[in-house]
Parts: sequence; structure tokens; C-alpha cells
Amino acid sequence: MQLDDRKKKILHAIIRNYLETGEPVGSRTISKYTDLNLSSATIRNEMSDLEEMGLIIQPHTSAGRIPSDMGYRLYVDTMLEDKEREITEMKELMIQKADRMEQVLKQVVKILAANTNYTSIISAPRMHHNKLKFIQLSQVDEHQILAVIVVEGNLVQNKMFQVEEPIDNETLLKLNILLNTSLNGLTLEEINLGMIAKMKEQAGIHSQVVSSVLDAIAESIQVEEEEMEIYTSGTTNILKYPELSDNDRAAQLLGALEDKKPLAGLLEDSQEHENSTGIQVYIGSETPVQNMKDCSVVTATYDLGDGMHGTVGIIGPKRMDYDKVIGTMKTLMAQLDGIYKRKESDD
Amino acid sequence: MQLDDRKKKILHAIIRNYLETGEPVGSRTISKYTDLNLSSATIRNEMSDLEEMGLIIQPHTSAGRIPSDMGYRLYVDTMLEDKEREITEMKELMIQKADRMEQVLKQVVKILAANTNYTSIISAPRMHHNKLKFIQLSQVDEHQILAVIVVEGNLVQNKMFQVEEPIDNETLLKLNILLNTSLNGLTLEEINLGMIAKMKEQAGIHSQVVSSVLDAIAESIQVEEEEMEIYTSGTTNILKYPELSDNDRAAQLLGALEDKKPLAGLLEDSQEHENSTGIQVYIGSETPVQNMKDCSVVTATYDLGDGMHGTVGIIGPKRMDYDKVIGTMKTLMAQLDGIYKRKESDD
DNA sequence: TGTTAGCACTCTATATAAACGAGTGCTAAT
DNA sequence: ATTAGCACTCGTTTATATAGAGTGCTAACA
Repeated sequence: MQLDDRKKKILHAIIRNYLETGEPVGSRTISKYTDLNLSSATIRNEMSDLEEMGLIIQPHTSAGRIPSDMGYRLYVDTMLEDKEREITEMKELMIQKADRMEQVLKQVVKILAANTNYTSIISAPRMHHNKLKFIQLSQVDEHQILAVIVVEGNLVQNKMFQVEEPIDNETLLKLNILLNTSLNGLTLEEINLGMIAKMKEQAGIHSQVVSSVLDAIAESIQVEEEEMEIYTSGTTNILKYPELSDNDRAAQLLGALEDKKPLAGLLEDSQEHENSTGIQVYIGSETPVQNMKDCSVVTATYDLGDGMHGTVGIIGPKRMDYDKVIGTMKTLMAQLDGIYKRKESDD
Repeated sequence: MQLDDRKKKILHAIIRNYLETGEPVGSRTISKYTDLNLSSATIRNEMSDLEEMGLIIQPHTSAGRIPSDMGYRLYVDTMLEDKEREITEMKELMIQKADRMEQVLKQVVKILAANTNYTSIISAPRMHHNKLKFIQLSQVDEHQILAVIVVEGNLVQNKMFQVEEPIDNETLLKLNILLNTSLNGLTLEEINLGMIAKMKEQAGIHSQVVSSVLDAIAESIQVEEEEMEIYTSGTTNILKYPELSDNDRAAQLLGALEDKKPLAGLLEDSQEHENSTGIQVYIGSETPVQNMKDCSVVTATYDLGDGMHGTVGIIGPKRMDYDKVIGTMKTLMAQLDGIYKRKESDD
């Protein structure tokens, strides 16, 4: 069967209406809602066709139709116009706090959730492929050394560790130079056993300190590994949509949102399947997370520059306002893109 | 009317039973449940008295009784035995990650939520009255200076800022010495305008850098101020209790939990009203947060040593297992108490 | 005087049935 | 090709009956 122009219009009307009301939509509604000037009977015939094509579904015999996953898919793929929306407050807020990436991310999810009325999540950039930029050891007090590790993108990690006895200033300076000359410019993967051995040799009596620093580096990576940093906001928004808020489903969903492990999987998956637009839409059962099969998820990959990239996602009911969400995502991505890179070249 | 021993026992039995089942409890149940060997009729008389005294309530004429807020209050105040419970895993996990306070706190809420099946929250210690311990400026690259600020309790703050042109090593060293000698040992409030002027004078041409550092210090405090850091865990646990999980109530509650502003108020309030045991119980309408008037909240103040103290809370249904919760809280507090102080004296 | 068995009464929760109404599919007329 | 009309379906709502848990009260008992 052919999906002619009229069928498209009707499908579009059905979906739009369903997005608004969350109720199955009947032929009469469409007959009035559109400017096609067709009677409900005609619409009924068309709807029957659309159902046959798998684009809409009848929840039960005598109910209106709701979009199927496939219907949504078509809607998302072909029927959305690109609307540019101004989210000026975003930009301001982001630039303001740009010196702390964590803050930026938290800000972003918050704004997204507030703007869309859905749940939003964001993953912090992984630092694997980032280059070490700077290492500094300081003697904080008699028995404690503070290691400050800066990687590209000005991500700062602190690690405090104990030493048996104070290290004098000069030695500390030497160690600092050793560490910086040996490690600077390397990605975290490039630090291998051979180098470590060499550095320890040069550090002589203080090889223990070198070990500690390397441990610190390793540890700070590992933390990111085992539980990828993820921020969420507006988790309770899902309670606003009756089809998700009945008790079992809501508990499952909120549970998944709190757990963050499944979320990590989701965001990773979306990065793998990245397409040209950078925006991914999972509809219903398309999502890799079982608990979210009644939801839709829109994800986008951001790139802050300096190799820092992560994923941001919006989770809502299948009848989410794809148009608005994708629009918001796009402008947001535009704002985030290279926010750090730009900053550096600004100076 | 007198609350004699038998009445106490019956009230106790009613509450315990209600905590378990969440259903109104009838006279027959109590008659069998207790070892009083009384008939249901007698119990009925006693219950009638207890109701008259305002300790229990009938939801409707022909239902069993449930505890009133007052009844819970009595239960909490007088009827709980101090049971010591072992939460060994807590200690281990905490010591493990003790070098990052943030991690410790996150760990603590998680464990609490998991152990009790209620929602738990914790506030990060305020740093107001902490002394500055160490300041270090480093030249990260041509135009960027990293300031690392360590306060008592090894709380580390990083702040990156821009400079017009590179500062040579020697000058940086001097600035470091200046900052450290001027500011070390001071609480953040003690830094006044006079000192600042003096330092700027000594810094001469680099007074700008001093300003930046002071700004950084001020800013890092301010962040804590405006939105007190609060971690939550197990928020979805409340959905396990039918009396809280109907749609409206649940949405309100979860909203309040996500917002964190009301939570901050709650935790502050509890710190103000601290009593000798360090543990506070808010039952139903006693809580300062409107949205939680159907819940009970148990809070406790912890003290990590070095003036770092904050509050931890557990939020659950009014029929929460006060006994267990308070027990858990107590042992937890014991674990947390002076965890940093102890650590330092260990070395 | 305290305790208890018994019973009528109350009120919710559950089950069952009936009425309603939104929406469909089909047919026949335009 | 479109549409009016109509019988039919099926979930939702409303009404009604029933069951059961629990109470308060009374009277009997130790």
C-alpha cells in the first residue's frame, strides 16, 4: 500500500493529537482537527489502512488509535521540521560556570529537564584519551603529600597520600620536574611499565612517591570506569504522564534512573550508534534498557573540545514531543560544542 | 486517665504490628499477638481508652486502630530499647574511601538506604569555620594559573584562572610563600579587608593574582552556601509503601527529594534543635517540610572531626521501624565520629 | 471490680450486573 | 471517491448486593 500525502497528514494529526492528550484518538476528532474537510467515515477508512500498514494500533476493538513504535519512528524520521528555538538562558548559565565542568553538566541536565518536562541525564566525559597536562606535588603537612593532576580540558584531580617522613623542598621540586617531563603530553594509556620502571629508578629513594602518584592517576581513572559519572534531573517528571506513572512501571523506571548502571549502558550504546546528526532516538522497545521499553529516549553526543565528549539524553513517554525535544537538543549541542576549545582561543 | 503498664504493652503491640503490616490492627489480632492472655473484648476496652487518650486512631468506624502521631511519639520517646546492630560493611567501606570526603558521604547514604529500605539523605559539612591549611599556585600553561586550596579536614578546592602573561617561577614561589604565611591557620571568616590590602601591597605588580585567589576562596565558599551539597539515595524506596505511593503524594515527595532546597531546610532545622543524643525524630506533621507531613524523618548529626559536621537523615513512612532506624543511625554515627581526626593521629 | 462471651451494628472492600458511550466496520446512497 | 447511517464491540462508569472485619454494648461470670 502507498503512504500517500493524505495518509501522511492523517498520521501526523493522530500522532500530534495523541502527544497532547495521551488518549487514543478517534476518527471524529481527526475529522475536525485537520483542515482536510473529510468526514469521520473517510478518516476511518484511511485509519484502517494505516493500521494495516502497522503505523497505528488499536488498544482494543472499540477505542481510537494510538501510534505504534513504527509510527513514531516514521514521524521522527520524516515529519519533523527543524525549528530553531532560543534557549538563551542556557548559554549564559553555561558560560558563567564554565570553569567547573561538573557544574556545567549539572546545569545542563537541569535546564533540559526544566525546559522539556521530561527526565534528562548526562554522562561526564571519559578522560581516557586525554593527555596529561600538568602534575604538581605539594607538601601539605608533615606526613601528607597532595598530588594535583591536570589533564587536557582542565580536568583537575586531587589525591592526598601519606609519607613516612617529610620530603624537603628541593627533592619535591626535583620530583615534580621528573614527573612532568616524563609524563606530560601522554595519554593515560600510554603510560607503560617500562616508563614506570625508568621513573622509579630516577626517583631513587623516593620511588615510593612516584608509585603513589601513578596509583593516584590510575585510581582516578578507575573511578570513572567502574561507575561512569552520570547526572540526572527531573526524574519525577515521568510521574506527570499517566501511562508511566502507575505504580509498578514508575517504580521500575525510577529505580533504573537511580541505579545509573543501565543508564551508562544506554548512553554508551548511543555513542556507538552515532549517526551524522549526532542525535539518536530510541522509541519504545528500541531502547537497550529493558525497564524503559515504555519510554522513548532521545540522546545526543556533545563535544566540549579537547577530546572531552559525552552523551546527554532525554527520557519521556513514547508520546513525547519529539519535535521540541530534538530542537532543544540541537541548540543545546550547538552551545556546548567546543565550549572549552573556544574559550582557550579567546584569550 | 493513667497509662498503666498493660496499656503500654497493648499500645506497643499495636504499633509494632502496624509497622509490619501497614494495616489497621484490630482487637482480636492483639489478643493473640501479645502474651497478655486477654480476650479481644478486654483489648477493645483498653483500645477504647487509648483512643480517648489520643494515642491511637480509628480511620473509620469499623476498622482497627492505627497509631496517631502522638502515639508514635510516645513509642519513640519511651519504648525503644537500645539495640546495638553490627553494620560491619559500613566501616570497611568508609575507611576505604576516607581520603575523599564526598565519596564517604555518598557511600554512607547508599548504605543507609540499602540497610533500612527507606530514603536517606546527607548534607556535606560546611566549611565556614575551617582553617586554611595550604595554598598552592601553579602555572599550568602560558595563560593559566591553578590555585589549589586545602582546608582543615583535607578538603581540596581547585580554581583555574587566567593571567595576561606568564609569571616566572621565582615570582610564583614568592607569591606562594606570601599567601601561605598570610593566610594559613585562618578561618575563612577571619580574612578581612585589612589583610587583603596588606597582601596586595606586598604582591606589588601581581596584586591581581592575589585578588583572583581570594575570589577563588570566596567563590568556593559561596557555592556551598547557596546550595548546600546534599546527597540522596533510595528515593524510590518510598514507592514500596502503599500509603505514600499513591500518585499525588509520591510525586510531591519525590519532587521535594529532588529539589534539595527543602531538604536543606530540614537538615538545618534538625541541627538547630539538636539534643543530647544527637538524634532527632520528626513524626508526621512535626516535620518542617510541608510535603513530608505523611512521613517520618529521623536525623542525626555526625562529626568527622576537624570541625566538619553535617546531618544525615532517613525519610520513610510514619510506620517506619523506628527501632531499627535509630539503632542503625547510632552505630553509623559511632563509625563516622572523628573518622578524620582518628586517621591523623594514627600515622 | 475486672474480664469475657455474644450479638447487633457499622462501614469498607469486593463482586456482580447494568447502563453508557466512544469508536469502529460495513453497507448503501450520493 | 466520499459520506451518512446503523449495528456492533468493548472498556468505563454507575449502581447494587454481599461479605467480612471490627467495634461498642450488654449481660454473665469469677
